[in-house]
Amino acid sequence: IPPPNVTGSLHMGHALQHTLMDVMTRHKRMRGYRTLWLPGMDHAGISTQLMVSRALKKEGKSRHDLGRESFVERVWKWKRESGGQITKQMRRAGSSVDWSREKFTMDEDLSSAVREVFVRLYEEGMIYRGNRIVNWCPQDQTVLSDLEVEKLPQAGKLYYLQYPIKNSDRRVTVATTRPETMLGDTGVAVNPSDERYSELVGATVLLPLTNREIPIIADDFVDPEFGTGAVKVTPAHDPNDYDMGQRHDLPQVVVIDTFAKMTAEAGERFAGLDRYEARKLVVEEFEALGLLEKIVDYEFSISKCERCKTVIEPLISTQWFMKMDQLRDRALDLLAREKKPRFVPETPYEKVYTNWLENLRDWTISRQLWWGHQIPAWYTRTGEVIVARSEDEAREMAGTSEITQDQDVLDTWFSSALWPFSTLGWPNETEDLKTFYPTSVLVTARDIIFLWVSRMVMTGMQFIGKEPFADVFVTGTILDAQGQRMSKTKMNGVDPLDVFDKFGVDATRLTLAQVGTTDTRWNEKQVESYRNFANKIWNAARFCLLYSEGAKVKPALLQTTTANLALHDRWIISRLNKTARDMNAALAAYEFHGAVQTLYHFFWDDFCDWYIELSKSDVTSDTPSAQRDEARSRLLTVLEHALRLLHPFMPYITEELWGRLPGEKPLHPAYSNAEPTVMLTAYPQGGPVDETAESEMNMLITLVTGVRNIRAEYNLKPSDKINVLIGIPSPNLRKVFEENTDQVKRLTGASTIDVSASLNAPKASAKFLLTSTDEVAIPLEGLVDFAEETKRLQRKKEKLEAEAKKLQAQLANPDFATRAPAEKVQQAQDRIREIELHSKALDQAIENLQ
RNA sequence: AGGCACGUACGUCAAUGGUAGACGGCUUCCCUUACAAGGAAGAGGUUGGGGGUUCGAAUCCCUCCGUGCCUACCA
Repeated sequence: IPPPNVTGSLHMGHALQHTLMDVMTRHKRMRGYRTLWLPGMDHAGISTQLMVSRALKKEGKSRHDLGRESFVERVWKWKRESGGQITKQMRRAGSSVDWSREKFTMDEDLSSAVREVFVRLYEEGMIYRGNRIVNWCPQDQTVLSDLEVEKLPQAGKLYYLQYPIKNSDRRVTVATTRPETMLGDTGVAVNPSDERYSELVGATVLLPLTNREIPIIADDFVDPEFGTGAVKVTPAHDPNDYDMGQRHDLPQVVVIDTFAKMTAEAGERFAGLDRYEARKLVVEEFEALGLLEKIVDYEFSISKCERCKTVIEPLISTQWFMKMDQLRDRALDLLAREKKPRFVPETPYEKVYTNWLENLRDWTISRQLWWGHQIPAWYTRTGEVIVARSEDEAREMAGTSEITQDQDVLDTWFSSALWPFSTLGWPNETEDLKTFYPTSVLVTARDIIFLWVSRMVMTGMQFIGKEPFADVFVTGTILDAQGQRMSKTKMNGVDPLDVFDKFGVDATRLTLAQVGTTDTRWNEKQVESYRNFANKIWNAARFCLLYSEGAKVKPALLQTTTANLALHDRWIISRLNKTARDMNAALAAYEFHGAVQTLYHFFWDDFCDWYIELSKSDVTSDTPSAQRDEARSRLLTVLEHALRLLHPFMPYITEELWGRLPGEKPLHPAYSNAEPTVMLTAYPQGGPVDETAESEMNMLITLVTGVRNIRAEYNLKPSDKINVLIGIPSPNLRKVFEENTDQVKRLTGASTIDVSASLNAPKASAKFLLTSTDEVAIPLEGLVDFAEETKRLQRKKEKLEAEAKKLQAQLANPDFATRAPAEKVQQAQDRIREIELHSKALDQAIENLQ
């Protein structure tokens, strides 16, 4: 499971992911696989620290009043008392995780895995401490990784500032969005090929408002097309300028501090000012000096803290970093050679993942927080750095006990990156690790492919030498009814718990399962229809149980080889087999939408609308008999199989109903000693499809539907008596209808059914065709308007002819015959012949009316 | 700024290059002995526009329009 934040509560995204994971787990479990779905939570560094800090603030205290140790203790207390709401909600959602193995990223075993990884990477030179420019959040007072920063478009200004040149009356104009940083400028850069400035390269600029003299340098980074083609360089406060400064050995003048206030270095007049106040003042000063050329409106993107939305201040700071090249290369190699992980859907995620990896930069892993894994590095009084698995080990290595631990903690994602193996006991060679690693599949939302998925792959390859999972299933996003992303700030989120309350967990799960990988607008109507489906299941089961006296579930009754079964029995067994096969195929291919549709139609259409209706004559009989018991038992048995097929999607209703069914309900052999539960029965695998039964039943359905259609078109009341005449040349087929006349009578409300080799119906009849040779007529003395009936038959004929015309055009094309597969050509020809016969029969019927 | 998706019935979504489907909604009829949260029968589409490839295109290619997402160091 992607471990949710300890501070979080269940939202639609979780509900979706958890439903899919649960369906997969329950399905595999029912097939006898040893499944592990391991739950847990993430300590969520910043967000948890903020939450507890906020609570402290209400008491008028800050974390500094408590001190580190008591603050961390306070967070643990919060975690014990009110953290992990989501685990309760997951129980409600029916998530069949193994709670006995629940993990928390700050647990001692996971923490020791974190230290182990840190030490090993440090020893290999892949983790280092360095002084570099980083993303700093002045509000949260911590460094952030590139992924924790969001770029937002911003309407701003572009300021054109003029800098005088020493020993010249020329000025050079630079464009900037942040005038206040000019106080930290240590150079002006132009493109080496820019002829406008070629003479000025090497000249000295007299930086206004300061006493500094700074050089004009040439660097390829500068785009001559943008602004004036000359750029002010502030190595201490801009990532690009930092790089340029490195290349040209420019000094770094720090003019903004960690609270985004101007430093003493900025000069007396500016020191202590907020960055925006300083900006205003700098612009005023330039204007007063006549050095402000112009200000233009300019839209650019600004970096904000993903969490608190404060504008990021790039600062030079000493932090811990992880080198990514080697890790990245192994991940790319894994994908190239073994196609792991396999993304579902492959497009676009495989490419997105690859592109991101290819452009990966070093990862800033330290955070200036108290809540998290404290960095296992210690410093001696002489400044020596010691990285060790424990303080004792560090003392020993240092040869002194006078050491202090690094105050920073690790990025939350550092421990999450180890989740697939740290939760299984690594670095110990545990049985669990051997059994369950590599895992089969990860289900996740696309926004953490970089933050989490890629990092798990990299650490997995580095420390286990094997991929953490074979497949990655990336879910779609549930949007609101307007197509907007659901978010806390927009207040447009739909709470899954409310949906559970309103429509039930099972209905919600079906709705979510069919979302699969597509982005979908939330539509409550959909849930409502699945609630109705659940109701339908309940009522169908009620019917089966109402007539269950003398009956019980008996799997042998679904064997078609031995018994001489009625058509509808052979048919439902065939449908059941087909459905089971389709379900297993759909689930193996992660086709959840198809799986849900398959279940819905099997249960509602096949089982309820036809099978139950056709069973009624036997099942509801008042007189006990072996035949009645068998019919009842077979009905119960089909229901029992259907419940098993439904179970991974609808655990609650299936468990409840399954428990009520009497009879032989064996568990899967893998769980033979367990307490009875539908969870541990065998998922039906499906058997042979009976094509004869399917096609005969289809004819019966066509007959019933056709008669009902005529009833509707002639506005016949249910109480109106009708006689149905059927003309069927084939003796075999005639037998099928003869055997089912009582059924057809019940389903159509007909008084008599007369099956014969050829139709002999009065002129005043409504007619339709079962096939081109098989006809049905309903005499309607006094009710048939001959002109109307003619039109009705004409309309049917027109429909057929339109289709035939299309096919004929296709066949008329000589290329079709030569190039299309023979099978397709044959199909088209067959269909045309069928339509011709059908059409002729209709002509005959029309003629009879005249 | 680049990159990537998406656009199918009134709505939400399906459809290995082979006659475009489902559910909801809508229309008509029915409280038929499991279920009115139900039953029966229907209507509804030139698959965003245009062009191309192909025997054949919702599907592959190009282009335009519209929508969304991701990445990025343009001061």
